[in-house]
Formats: sequence, structure tokens, C-alpha cells
Amino acid sequence: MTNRNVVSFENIKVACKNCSLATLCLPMGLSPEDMERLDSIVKRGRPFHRGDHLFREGDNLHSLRVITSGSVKTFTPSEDGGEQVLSFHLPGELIGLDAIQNECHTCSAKALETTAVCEIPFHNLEELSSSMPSLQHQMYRLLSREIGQDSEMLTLLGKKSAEERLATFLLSFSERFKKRGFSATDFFLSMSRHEIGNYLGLAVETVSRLFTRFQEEGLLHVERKHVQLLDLPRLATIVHGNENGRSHQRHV
Amino acid sequence: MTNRNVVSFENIKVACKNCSLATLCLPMGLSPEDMERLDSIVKRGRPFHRGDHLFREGDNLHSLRVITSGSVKTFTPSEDGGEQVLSFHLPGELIGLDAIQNECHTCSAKALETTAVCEIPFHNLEELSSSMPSLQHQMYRLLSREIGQDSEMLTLLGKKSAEERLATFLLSFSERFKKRGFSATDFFLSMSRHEIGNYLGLAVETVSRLFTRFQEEGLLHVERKHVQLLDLPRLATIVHGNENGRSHQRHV
DNA sequence: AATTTGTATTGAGCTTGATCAAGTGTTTTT
DNA sequence: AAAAACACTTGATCAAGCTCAATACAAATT
Repeated sequence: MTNRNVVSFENIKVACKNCSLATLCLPMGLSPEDMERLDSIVKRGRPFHRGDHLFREGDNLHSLRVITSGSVKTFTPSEDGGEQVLSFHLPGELIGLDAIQNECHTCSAKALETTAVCEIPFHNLEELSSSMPSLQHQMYRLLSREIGQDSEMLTLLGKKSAEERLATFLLSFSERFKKRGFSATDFFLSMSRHEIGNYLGLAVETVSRLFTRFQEEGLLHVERKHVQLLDLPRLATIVHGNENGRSHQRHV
Repeated sequence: MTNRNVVSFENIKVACKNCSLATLCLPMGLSPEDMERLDSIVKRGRPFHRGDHLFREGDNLHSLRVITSGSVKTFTPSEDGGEQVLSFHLPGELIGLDAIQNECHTCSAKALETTAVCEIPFHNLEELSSSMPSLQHQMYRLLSREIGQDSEMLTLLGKKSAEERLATFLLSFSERFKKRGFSATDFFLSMSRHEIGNYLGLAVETVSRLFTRFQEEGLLHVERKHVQLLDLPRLATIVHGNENGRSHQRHV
């Protein structure tokens, strides 16, 4: 007996036009027809598990990737086993842009939890974008945005104190979760304290101490990876240098 | 009496195809015909003097700019009069890429000395690139390269010690001067110690002390802005963490 | 349930590089 | 030429945040 009411996974049409992330992602600003053309080159593969590499430094660039669920860190490994975490990525975000220059990845990417991605073969995308000005425009915008974000990070690492760094980090995630329809004040961080510290240019212990201190000061409640932000306004003042009572501000 | 042998400045045809910087700049990889098309949208204006702004944070994006002579710093000013230096630019380098995202500059740019630039109106460039795949490709590459460079800078600020930072800085300039046909070991730095420190996330005093120490150790000779690198190999080992004798290496 | 392994927290002490301060040298202005 | 403004250097002191070490807690394995 065949049951015609059972929803078969094969029948779920995964497509850009149905995707809730479309406004955050490459199709942003594309017409429905253009979106279909983009859709035709996108591949959806098996999900990655925690710790899996999406790609490694040195791999040839094959595809750009958009996270559709889960989260990813990108990082540059160093000879001695260490690494520099470059960024954490949430659904809707495009990764692999660094690899366009030499058709070769300059960083590695690892899934922080079970993660699904759309793959967009770069050569197809490039070809498509040269016959689709709106897609070319969107690519320029996304590449430019990445540059702007990196600049903010340079300021964070060059000028900000440890507490400013962590507050900035937390508010960044708050805003990004909010944009994706999740709570801005109650979320799980998928990365370890070690990875947070690495990303922010701080030792693990410093990150741990700051979480404790922020909690003591009533700014947030934290238990392991679960974070609840209790005082967004005060966190925001910390981000902007805590004008009021900073005895020692870093060199300006 | 008219002297037909006198070279009039009006008769010097400034054009991409004659430009010694073409291989470093946008025309890289373009056919002679495509180069002429690009050339037709490029504007060459009056030179900027030391301290002049090429553009300011918040200005609308009008043109991307390529330095043709002189040098430029880009930086994000902060309310309190401070700034974060984002990069120093030499001839052949393209600036303003951060502004594509929102058609608005996210940083300011100032001439460090007398500086000439080519201006490339972005809307013309974008239009041209959608009918010229090689130009589109070159734009993607340049944007991607910028992202890669920023990542290296994140590692520098996140992980490296003061001496590693300064050595990296010096070798970077060494290589860039070399690529432009100048000496890799004898050059003038157009920025102040303060600007170097700001860029590297260090206090002026630290930069000054490091120059003194590097000189004492025979790595270089420095007098004011004039730098002579005396031991490139040893500087290179410092860049890569000085494997040998580092008592305390920063968290990895 | 017990063991192992990995992750996070907390404390004590130390180091790097910042800050403060004074002085020297250079460039610009008068 | 003198004065003023600015850039750089050098020294003394201090603190933010790192390292080391021990412990606590959680998750995975037996």
C-alpha cells in the first residue's frame, strides 16, 4: 500500500526562492528569474559533523559555501600546531572568499556543530555573474563587506581592552542571532572558550574570568555554552570604551 | 621662437598601457584592447599634498583610487580624536574597496607625502566589468587579496609579539619596494613612528625602543625615516616566531 | 557506576609592553 | 636667528593580561 500523504524528502524542493536566508545571502536583490538561474548552479551536499573540515588551507578553490544551518570557524593553522581563528560563521554567511585570489584556500574551515551548506562552484558563479549585473553587484558588495568587517576586527585587536573585546563579541552574536529570527539575549555559543580567546587575541583564562566577572556584575548569565544577556545597554557602553570610568585607556 | 624639442607636459600621454605599475594594478591580465577601454574611464587629477584627505569616512563612494606615486594611509577615526590605522598604500595599490558595500567610505585616507592617484569612477568600472570578464575576474581577485591581507594582519595583532610585529612590518615594506623596482634594503618610510605604532597595535615608545634595539643587534641601520636593512635572513626568523630562543611564546 | 578525557574555572606570580615624564633633536613659524 | 611646535628617544614605573598550576566540572568511554 502506497501512502500518498507521506512527505518524501525527495519531494522537498530545496531552492533559493524558498530559503529563509535568501535576504542575508547571495540572492539578496536578485529578481525571481535571476534567483532561479543562481539556484541552478547551487549544490546541496551531505551535512558536516562537528570537527569536520569544510576545506583546508592549501586546497584548490572549488566552491564558495553558504552556511544554511549550524556554524563554522575559519582559521589559519601554523606549523607548531597552533592556529589563528579568523571568524565564526552563522547561517546565511558566505565563506571561501579569501581563496578567489589564487584559486587556493588561505585558511581552513571546520564545522563547530552539525552544519549544512550550499556549495556554489566558483567558476560557474563567475560566469553567471558576468551575464547578470545584479549578481556581480551582489558579489562586489559581499566581498567589500568582508573587508569592512575585517577592519573592525583590526580595531578590536589593535586598540580594545579584554573586556571591550568580549562585550563586542557578545553583542555581535546577539545582533546576528536577532537578524536570523532567534533571541538576541538568549543563545548558545557553539565554540569553546579556547576558540573565543584565540579569536579575540586573549588567553582562555582571561575569557573565563571575564565571563565570571560579567556575571557578577549582572551583565549576563552564563552556564557553559548557554549565554543570557541581561543588560544590553550596559554591554553596549563597554563596547564603546566605557567613556565614563576608564582609568587607563589604551594608546589612541 | 618656438622650440619643437621642448617636451610639453600636455603631450605626455598618461595611459594604462604605458604605466609601469600596470602589472600590479587593475589592468593586470587585460588584453591591450581591454586596457584601452579601462583607460577611457580613468581620471588623473591634481596631486595631493602631505596631510590631504583623499576621502573621509562617511563620504559617498565615487571612485576607487590607485596610487601612482607617493603613499597613503587609511584609518578609521574615533570620536575622541584617536584613530586606527588600517593600512599603508604604495604605488599600484587600489584603495576604497571597503566602500563598495554601502557606497559609502568606512575609513578615511590621507596622503603621507605628495601623492598622485588615478581615479576610477566605480559605477563606470562596474558597468565595464560586466561586459569584460577579464576585468570582473581581476576585480574579484583584488577584493579577495585584500581579504587575505587583512587575515594576515589579524594574526599579527592577535598572536605576535612587539618585535615580531615590527620585523613583519619592515619585511613587508622591503618586499613591496622591491616589487616596484626600488631597493629592498634601503628605503624611506613615509609615516611617523606614531603611525607605525598605531598600525601595529603598539605604543610609539615601544616602536622607538625596538628600532634602537634592532640597530644595536646589527639588524638594521635607522636614522629618522631612512631605514637600511642589514640582515634580512635574521629579520625573517624573527617574523616567524624566532623558534630558537623565545622563552615566552604567546598563547597559540 | 567508574574511568578517562577534554573543557572550564580559579588562584598566584610574572612579563610584556603601556603609561608617565623628561629630555633631545628637527622642522616650521615668526 | 629665535621661538614654537612637533617628532623621536630614553628612563622609571606600573598594570593588564599571560603563564603556570591546581582544581572542578562535563561528556565520552569502558
